[in-house]
Amino acid sequence: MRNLGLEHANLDQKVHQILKNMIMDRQLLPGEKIPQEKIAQELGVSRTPLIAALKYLEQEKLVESKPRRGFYVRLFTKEEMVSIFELREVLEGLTARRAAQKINDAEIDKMQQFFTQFDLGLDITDFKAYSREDRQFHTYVTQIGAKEFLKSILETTNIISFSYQLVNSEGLVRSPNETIHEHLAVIDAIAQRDPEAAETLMRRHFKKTIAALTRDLKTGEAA
Amino acid sequence: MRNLGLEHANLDQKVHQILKNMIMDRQLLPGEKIPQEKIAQELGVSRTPLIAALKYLEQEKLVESKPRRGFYVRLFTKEEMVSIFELREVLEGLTARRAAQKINDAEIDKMQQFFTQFDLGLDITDFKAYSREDRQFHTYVTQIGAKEFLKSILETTNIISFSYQLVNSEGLVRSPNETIHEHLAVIDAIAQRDPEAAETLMRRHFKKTIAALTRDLKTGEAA
DNA sequence: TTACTGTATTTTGAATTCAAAATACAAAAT
DNA sequence: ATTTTGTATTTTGAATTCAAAATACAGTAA
Repeated sequence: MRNLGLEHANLDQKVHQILKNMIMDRQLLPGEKIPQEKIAQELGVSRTPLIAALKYLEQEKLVESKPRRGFYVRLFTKEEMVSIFELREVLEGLTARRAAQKINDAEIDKMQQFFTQFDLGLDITDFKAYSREDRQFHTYVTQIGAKEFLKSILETTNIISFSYQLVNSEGLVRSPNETIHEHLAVIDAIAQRDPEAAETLMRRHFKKTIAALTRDLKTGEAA
Repeated sequence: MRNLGLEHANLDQKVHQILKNMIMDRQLLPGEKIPQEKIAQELGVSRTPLIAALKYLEQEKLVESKPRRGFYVRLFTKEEMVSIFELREVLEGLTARRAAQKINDAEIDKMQQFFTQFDLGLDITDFKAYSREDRQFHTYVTQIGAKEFLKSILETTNIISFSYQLVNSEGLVRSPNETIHEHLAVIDAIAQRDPEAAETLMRRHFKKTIAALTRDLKTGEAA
């Protein structure tokens, strides 16, 4: 019983963020029903802001409502995962292009620090560290390149987050030894301020991942 | 006073659809405040489903909420319009590619009917008819090519609708005489089931529109 | 006049309430 | 033992209520 009600003004958003974390942390499992009264009491709020948060999550596709039944944590199919990556391909292709157009020198410096902790000569075995770096890199490019609608689409659809949650080995579809070169190539193109190359390379990076994912699906291997 | 409350089960969505239409029809103008009590009474519902609908529209970016102030119809800047078209470029590029992969013969027939009412030899002067055809064509390709996330993004962001609402001459950025050839080329590529060509041509179509729009913006001409 | 202060009214954000629907469960019938 | 029926409990969708915040407005002072 944290009792948010007393502390904050904008309850919807607080409750939304907490629920989102609970889903991401697997405290609420896909397919599970969300007990409204129970959670409302745990958070010390009424059902009103809780329902508002659930409806927000429904639009984000993290939750689904069955009329007169309640809300359930959403379950993704393998096909949906592929379609999530297809979207990332075109959307992050666009962010890469835009990033190459507007990045400044300081941002280039920061961007070029990504992946430097990994030695190209050696086999990369720390999947967890690589996965984190991977995700942070994509998020960073998004921060620089996306604005207005694109940013809000990337945020509210959670497609970057989903990608890492729903496949094996720390969310990595392919081996770091393979993808690191693609990442470095994208960094290079953006640093060179070459929008076309940045977009092409980013999309190629995703195309390969989609191909690998599709292969896995056919052999029935994925999460 | 239509009193929806008595007739329907799922009030949120009914109210949402009505509000959306009111905004699209310019019954509620951009920048205007939305009077909750008044509209709730007009529709014969309480503020509860109305607020749910407003929050849904907020996520769709059709409305914005100022805390403790209320909800206002959202106003788009010219830059946002460009960024909407940039999104259409990559998203509809993807739908065109997917459409070329999965379209069936009956759908090809139907698709090839688009724009046949216009004579290529003559100057196209009926902007209204062309604009409607344009919009229906893009929506049709979306229906065929988009699924799951992509479809829901296209729907909930309303980016297709926005495009036609916010610029001059029936929402057409360029002359029909110019764009009709591009439309026919896209139709051809999809009918040939050539995904790469379909995507490339669709994107080229949008790139040209974006260029025209950017030119207009610089000379301060657009809506 | 114009700017400021204090009070009345309206509107908001959120809790509470309530009827209708769904679910759980027990008793009866096959 | 399994299915069916009927009743009690829970949960939902939506209206109502209520305190706090914002706005409108009137009276006063510069």
